[in-house]
Amino acid sequence: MSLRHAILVLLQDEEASGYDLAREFANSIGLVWNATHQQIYLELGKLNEQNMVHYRHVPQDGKPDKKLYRITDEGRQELVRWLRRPAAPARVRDAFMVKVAGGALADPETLLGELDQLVQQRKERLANFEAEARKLERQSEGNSRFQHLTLRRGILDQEAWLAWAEEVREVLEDTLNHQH
Amino acid sequence: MSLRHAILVLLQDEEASGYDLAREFANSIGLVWNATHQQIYLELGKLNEQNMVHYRHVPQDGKPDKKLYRITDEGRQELVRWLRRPAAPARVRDAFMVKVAGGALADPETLLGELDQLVQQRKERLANFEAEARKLERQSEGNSRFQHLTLRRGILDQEAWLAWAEEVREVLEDTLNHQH
DNA sequence: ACGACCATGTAACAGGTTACATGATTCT
DNA sequence: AGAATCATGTAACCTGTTACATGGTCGT
Repeated sequence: MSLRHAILVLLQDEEASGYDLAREFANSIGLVWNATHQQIYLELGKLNEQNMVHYRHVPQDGKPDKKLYRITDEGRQELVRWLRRPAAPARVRDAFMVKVAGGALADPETLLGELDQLVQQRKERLANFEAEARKLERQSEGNSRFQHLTLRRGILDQEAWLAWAEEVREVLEDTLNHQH
Repeated sequence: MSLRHAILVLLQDEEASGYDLAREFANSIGLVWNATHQQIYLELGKLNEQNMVHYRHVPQDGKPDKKLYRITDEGRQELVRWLRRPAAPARVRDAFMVKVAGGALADPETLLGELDQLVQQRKERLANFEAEARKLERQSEGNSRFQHLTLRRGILDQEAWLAWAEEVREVLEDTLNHQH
């Protein structure tokens, strides 16, 4: 149960709304920990009850009002306690990989099509991460080195995936040629 | 809901018990899709009810009896249907990465210790994958090229992680030196 | 003696997903 | 006219985890 800790880590640097957090989970941190807005609103509610975060209500015009959350001392203490405990082992759930493993049954054209789409997505993500990393490299305050590491992880991960995708493409194209 | 499909993919090549599958999920496929024995036994039960797998009861001496499952035609059809549908986006849950992102609050010694342990684990996994890959390269039948791709993914993933870990180590050691 | 391996399962609970609900503004 | 963005939430449902339960063999 450490969605709460991921949220606390994000709130360490900035005041944010549930919506803001959902965006971050969809982008940068999403590679490492993902969550939908429903989960996030729920967890923010609990964290607030337990005094680990506080919020202020911000009315806006043209847009719906929002709640800006920030971490409390209690929240920071909880984070520190969690950081000391050994991390739960990493888990992955990658359906496309399962497909490749079962590739003999699939038809190669469809898989190639899907591969192309995923390559496209990963390349975009890679470009985003690289742009963000360059931004961070220019300004170096407190936590930025650690944020930079998160981005580096994202970059290395995309690169590894793309290299692998090329190997997959070769095998699929080969399978295709031998069918004719 | 595609634990069922991961199981069907594994059963494509071989007859296996729930226990066998659990071992595979813990090792090779685990990097890509993880599941505990409880989940697996439950899912095998459902798959059996729906005639997607069948099993034969195998008495053993010295060891408990086991059920060896194999995929049925219906199961294979279901797999093919699933392979045609676009895969659900990959999800990750890596608590250690979240820790690194919140690194400013953590004490570097503890994180370095944990990093060392994880590096150790990943190196072992890498060695395993490489050994398995070499085995597969010698024998090349039907599905082995796709199994090989799965292993390649594992290998590239470990390598990328280890490269990243070195960057993390540098930052942590640096933080440590500046504290004194 | 003690732990690891083989082998299967049930039950309670926590976590996560999908569907539903609302509504103004801005871009295409 | 339609889709996307901002912004919050509830409820039903499905999935996944943790705890419990059993018991023989083999290696150290």
